[in-house]
Amino acid sequence: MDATKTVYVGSIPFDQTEEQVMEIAKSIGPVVDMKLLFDPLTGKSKGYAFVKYTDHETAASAVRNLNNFALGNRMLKCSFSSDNSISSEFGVENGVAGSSGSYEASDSNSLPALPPGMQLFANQTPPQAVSGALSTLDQASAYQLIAEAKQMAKTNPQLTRTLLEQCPQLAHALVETCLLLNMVTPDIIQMCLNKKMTDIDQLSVDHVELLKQVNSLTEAETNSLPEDKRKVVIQIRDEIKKGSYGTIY
DNA sequence: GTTGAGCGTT
Repeated sequence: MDATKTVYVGSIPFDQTEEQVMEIAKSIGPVVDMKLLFDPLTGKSKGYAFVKYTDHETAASAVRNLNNFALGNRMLKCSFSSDNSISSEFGVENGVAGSSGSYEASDSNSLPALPPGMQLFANQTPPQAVSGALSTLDQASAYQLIAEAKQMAKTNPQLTRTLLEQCPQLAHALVETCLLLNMVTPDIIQMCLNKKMTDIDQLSVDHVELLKQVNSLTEAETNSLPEDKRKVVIQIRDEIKKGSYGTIY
């Protein structure tokens, strides 16, 4: 057992099965090992479990998110497992995001260690925390953030995908930053999420007009555009052809 | 109702 990756979960209602506890544990991240303890004589749950995660940061996330989690008529208790057999080299982490360590990737095809998560305030939702963090960002930094994200997406789309999958709050932050900078509008975001729009009414009149204009550009007009803009026009036309925007005419 | 088995003894 590894005390840096393993959490103690206590105050589990006695009627919870191992499967049910596993589901809750997995809501935090991949689980390597889980043991709900039972009294060998009575067969009843002892109301506590040990959950081993793949890494320390996921375990830390469990401590933050599972402690005081309401389950049945009880509040779960979650902390790093105390392990008397191994002297703990890590103090218990009370922690807010990381100051220590470098996050440089060893090579361009693997992600560096990502910074740890942060403690949410009471009643604060993750999106609120992201918005709060972004509110401290000045406009120039915001533009730089988007530019760097775009650069990364172009030079290494696979790694970018991995990063955003592992760190959905970053994806959220990037989208929100684009909105703050007026690079996109909410209905465009909506469209990307839906991929297919069956209801054209959800597009603003301006957008419909714009799509019509793009779609009706002549070959000569299209060819006179700079390379990058021409690509976008062609892409939009393809989308219209595929019906991604519904029927605009 | 709050930190991991059991055997069997360094």
